[in-house]
Amino acid sequence: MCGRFYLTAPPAEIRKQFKVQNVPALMPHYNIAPTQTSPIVIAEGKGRELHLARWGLVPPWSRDLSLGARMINAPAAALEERAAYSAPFRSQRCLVPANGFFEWEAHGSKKQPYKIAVRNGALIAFAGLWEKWTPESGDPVETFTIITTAASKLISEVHDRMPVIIAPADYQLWLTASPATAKKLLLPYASGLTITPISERVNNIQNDDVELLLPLSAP
DNA sequence: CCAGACGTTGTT
DNA sequence: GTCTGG
DNA sequence: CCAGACGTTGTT
DNA sequence: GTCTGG
Repeated sequence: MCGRFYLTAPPAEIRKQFKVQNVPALMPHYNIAPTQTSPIVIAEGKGRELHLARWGLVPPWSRDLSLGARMINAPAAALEERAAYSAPFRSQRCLVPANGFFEWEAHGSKKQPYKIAVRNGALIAFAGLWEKWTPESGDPVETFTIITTAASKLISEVHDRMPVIIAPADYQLWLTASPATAKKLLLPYASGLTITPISERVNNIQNDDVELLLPLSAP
């Protein structure tokens, strides 16, 4: 699955990679957890916009935000079957910028965390869905979920699910094509990913520093 | 038709 | 809003 | 995903 | 053990 990721690229790089005009101030985040805020790229007219959104999809009919904590991932195969996902899959797809994500490998009762990224550490984009939720009083909140699929061969060495990664050439298709076309992009991404064991410090979401990404030193 | 729910993952 | 269950 | 909490009632 | 919060 994908229950934790990181985004460290500076705003200028995000603007260039995703061809968005407006980029809000962004700090690097090395340990993004569900319910936290991170930028998403959505289609707006003929262009794209970067919005800050809360991780965990909260549909507009939801009574409160709490549902979001259980809607952090949407399995690709269920997008058209689940009531909560079918509407946003048709009209509110998004890209979730990231420099990588984390998975935990179960080793008996112990769990070893790994970071997964492309070989050169470049920006990637997860396939996502977004919604706007409006409280009875107060400002609307935009929320998102990350679509998951079966792990690629490499990733399956540590975990059996992974987020869907969209290649830059397919950004526009994912954002604006028909659902039938968009569905074809929901494949395990396999080119150039690396898996690196890292410290268990990543377990605690209060740790958010560059050292989380260091390879675990050999014992 | 209306009422009621609306979610994923891993683990043993 | 939209799907499932009765 | 992991960490951390895990409870009710009445009152201001 | 299971749920909530981040």
